[in-house]
Amino acid sequence: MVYISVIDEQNRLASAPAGNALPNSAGALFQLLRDGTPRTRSDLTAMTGFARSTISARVEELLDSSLIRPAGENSSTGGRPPSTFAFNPEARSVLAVDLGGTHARIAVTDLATRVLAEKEQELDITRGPVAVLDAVAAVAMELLQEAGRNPKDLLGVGVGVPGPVEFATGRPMSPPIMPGWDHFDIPAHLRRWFAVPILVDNDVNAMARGEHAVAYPGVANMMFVKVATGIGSGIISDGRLQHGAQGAAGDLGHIATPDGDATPCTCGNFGCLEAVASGPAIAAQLRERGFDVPHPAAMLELVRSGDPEALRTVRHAGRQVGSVLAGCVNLLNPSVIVIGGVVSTAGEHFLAGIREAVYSRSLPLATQHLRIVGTQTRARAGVLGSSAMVTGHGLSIENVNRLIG
Amino acid sequence: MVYISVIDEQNRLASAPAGNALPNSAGALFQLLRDGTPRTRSDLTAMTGFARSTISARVEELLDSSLIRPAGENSSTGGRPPSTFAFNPEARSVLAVDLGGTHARIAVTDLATRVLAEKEQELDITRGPVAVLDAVAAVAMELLQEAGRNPKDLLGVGVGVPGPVEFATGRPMSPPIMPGWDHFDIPAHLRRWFAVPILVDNDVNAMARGEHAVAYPGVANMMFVKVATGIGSGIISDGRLQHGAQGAAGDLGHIATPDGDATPCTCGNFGCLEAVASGPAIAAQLRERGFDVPHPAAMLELVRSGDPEALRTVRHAGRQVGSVLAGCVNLLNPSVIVIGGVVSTAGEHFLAGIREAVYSRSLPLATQHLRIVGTQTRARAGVLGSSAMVTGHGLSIENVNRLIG
DNA sequence: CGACTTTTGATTGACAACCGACAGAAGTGG
DNA sequence: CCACTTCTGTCGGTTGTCAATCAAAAGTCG
Repeated sequence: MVYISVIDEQNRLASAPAGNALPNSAGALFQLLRDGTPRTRSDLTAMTGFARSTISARVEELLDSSLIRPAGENSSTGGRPPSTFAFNPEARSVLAVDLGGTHARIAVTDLATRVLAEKEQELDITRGPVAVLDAVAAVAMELLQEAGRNPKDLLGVGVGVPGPVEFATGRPMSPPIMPGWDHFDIPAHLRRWFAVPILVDNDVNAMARGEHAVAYPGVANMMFVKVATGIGSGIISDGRLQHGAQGAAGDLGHIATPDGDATPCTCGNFGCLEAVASGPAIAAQLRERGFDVPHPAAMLELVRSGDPEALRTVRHAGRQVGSVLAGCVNLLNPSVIVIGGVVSTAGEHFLAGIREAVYSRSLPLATQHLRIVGTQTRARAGVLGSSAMVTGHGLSIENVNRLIG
Repeated sequence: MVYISVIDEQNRLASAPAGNALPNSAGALFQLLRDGTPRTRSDLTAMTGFARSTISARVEELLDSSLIRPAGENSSTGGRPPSTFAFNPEARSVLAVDLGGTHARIAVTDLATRVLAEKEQELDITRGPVAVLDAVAAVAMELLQEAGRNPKDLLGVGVGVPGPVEFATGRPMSPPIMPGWDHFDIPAHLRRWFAVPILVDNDVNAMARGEHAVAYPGVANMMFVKVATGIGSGIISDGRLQHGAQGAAGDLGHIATPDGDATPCTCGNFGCLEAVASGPAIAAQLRERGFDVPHPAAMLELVRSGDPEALRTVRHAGRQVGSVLAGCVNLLNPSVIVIGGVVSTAGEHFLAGIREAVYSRSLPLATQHLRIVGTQTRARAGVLGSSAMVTGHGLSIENVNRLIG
C-alpha cells in the first residue's frame, strides 16, 4: 500500500492510505490491490470511503485492463458470498537486464518480480554499447518467445550496468570499466527494439532494489553491499533508492579503513577498503601466505575447504568491511544490511567478521534492531532489481491510469 | 515548483510540473506560486494547461485565504496589463524552537522562514520536559505579542531538541543528555498552548533544514555538519531529510577516524571522531600543549588570536573531521556540505583542514562539483530549520486545500 | 421449500469541476 | 478619439463523479 504523510486530527504526524488524499481513480485503487491479497468490493469501499457504485466502476476498469483478475469467492457470512479480486502479475511482463564486467544476465519477469525465462551468458562489456546491447536485445527476443510473451506485452525494460549512471537520462557517467559507454544513451538504443519505458541504473543499485523488493518489501532503510572485484553498495533510505548528486552514491570501495592500514590502492590512495577486503585483495593476501590462488574461484574453493589460515584471512577481510560499515550504520541508521557479491558466498566467516566489527563499533541505538544478513536473491539480485525498478515506476497511480485510459 | 517523476512521451524518465499529474486544486496551484515570484493568471494557465476561468476561480480562493496577495501589474504588451499575484508569507506565522543543552532560542517567523521576533535565553535542558516546555511557551507568547501575531495565526510549531527523536510521534528516544525526556510526548504537552500541528526533530536535523531552506533551496543532496561539544550531521538526500530507522541517522561523533588514532572516547571505544575533533577534544589537546584553556570560549579566543600552535591544532582537527566526511561523500555523494557549530566559528583553518582531507580522500566523480562551506545561518540555523519543517509540511497541497476549504 | 441476508449491477438524480464564450475593463498606437 | 489588443469576471453547458435506490442473484437458516 502507498502511504503519504499527513497531519491527523490530533495534529500529530501520521500515515494514512493515499486513497484518502489523492484523487479517486482506477490507478489509486490499484495501489490497494498491489500487494496481491484478494479483496472484495466491500473491502475496498471500507478502505477508501467511496461508494460501492464508484468502486464497482473502478474495479470493472481494472478487470478490463486485466491488471486485476477475479480471485474466487469468499465464504458466505449469511448471504451471497462476495467475489474477490487480486493483482494479476501476468497482465504484462518486464524485461530485466543485469550487465556485469564479463557476464550478462537477462530475464523476462511478470509484474510481481517473478522470473518467467532467464539466461546468463558471457558478454564482455568492453565490446562497447552497440555490440553489447544488440546481443542483449537478441537474447531478450528469444526469452520473450520462450516465456510466451509478446514484445507489445512489456511494461518496460530495466537495465543494470557496472558503473555510475545519470538515472534521469539513463546514461553512464565516466564509468571506469566500461570503455566506450561514457554518456551513451542506452534507452535510445534499446528503444529500437522495445518501444516502452527503459530505465537504467547502476548494477549494485539494481541489486539493492532486487533484494528489497523480494526479501524486505516493508523495510524503509536498508543497504545492499556487494563485495566482489570491487566493493559497492546500494542505499535505500525512506523507502527510496538514493543516487546522490552525480549518481555516485554508495561507493564503499575507496573509503579508508579505520585501522590505518597502508595497502596501496589502484585509486592512488592507501588503505581503501577495496585494497584490503575485495576478492582480488583476499586472493593476494592468501598468495602472500604461500597459497596457490591463480583465480578468484580458487580462493572460494580454498575457503570452502575449511583451511584455518584461509578462514582467518576471510574473517579479517570481513572485519575490515564491517569497520567501514559501522560508520555507515551510524550515518544512515538502516534496519537491514544485506551482504552480496561473490566474496559473500565464501561462507559464514566473512559475514561473522562483518557483524563482529559493526556491533563493536556502532552505537547501541543504531544496532539494537539492525540485522546483517546474506543475500537471499544471490546471483538473481540484479535482474530482480531491474524488474522491480520498472514495476516501481510503471505501476504508479499515474501510469496505471494511463495504461487503462 | 514541485516536480514529480514521470515517463515522458519519449518514454524517458523526466520531470514535469506536478500540476499536470496531480488533481487541480487551489493547493496544487499554490505550489507554483510558493517560490515567491509574482505571476499572472496567464502564466498559470500556461504552466498548468487549465482554462483561464478555472485558474481565476482558484486564484480567487487563494486571495480570499490571503495565502497569496496581489503583486501589482506587469507592463502592457499592447493591451490591458495583467495583474500579478505572489505568495504572501505574512498570511500565517510559525513558532520555531531550538533547544540546546543549556540554551534555548525561540522565534516567531513568517511562512518564508523570515524571523519576526526572536529571543535566546539560558535554559537548562536537564530541568526536564515540563519545566522547559512551560518556559518555552511563556517566551513564545511574549514573542507572538511582540511580533503582533495572534496564536490563532500559527501554521504550526517546530521544535529541535538535542537528541534522537522518533519523528512520527515527536518523542525523544533514549536521548543521552536529556534526563527525564525519554519518550516524553512533546507535541501533546505543547498543544495545551498551541492547538496547531507540532513537529519535533533532532536539533542538527533542524539546522540542516534551516541551512537548506535559506541558503540552498534547490539542492537535493546535502549534509549539515555540526561540530561543537559533540559532532553530528543532518542529511538531506533526494530533497528529503533522512531520519533512518530509529531516528538516529547522521551521528558522526562515534565513527572511527581512519588514521588509527587510539584516543579513548566516552562511548567506550577508541579513536571516535568526537574524541579527537570536538570542541572539548581540541581544548584538551591545547591544554596538553601547555595552553590555559579553562572553557570552550577560551579555545576560540586563542585560535582567533592567531597563535600558530593553536591554528595547527584546529587545522588538524579539521583534517580528522574531513577524513570521516570523505567516507560520507563517497557514500552519499552530496553537492554541498555545510559546516556549523561553535568550532566552525574558529576561523577558516578548521574548514581548510576539512577540505584538505575530503578532497584528498574522496573520489573525483563525487568531489568534482562538491562545495564545502561554512554555515550562512550560523546560530539561527536551528530555529530557521524548525520553521522550515513546519512550512514544509503545512504548505503541502493537501494542507493548503484544508486551510482554504 | 420459503424467509432472510448479503452482494452485485443498473439506473437515476444531485452535484461539483471545468471549459468555452461573451462582454466589459484597461491599456496601446495611429 | 477610435480601432485594436490584452486581460478579467461571469454565465451556461458539458462532463464526469458520486450516492442512493432498486431489482436480481446467490447464498444461509429454520
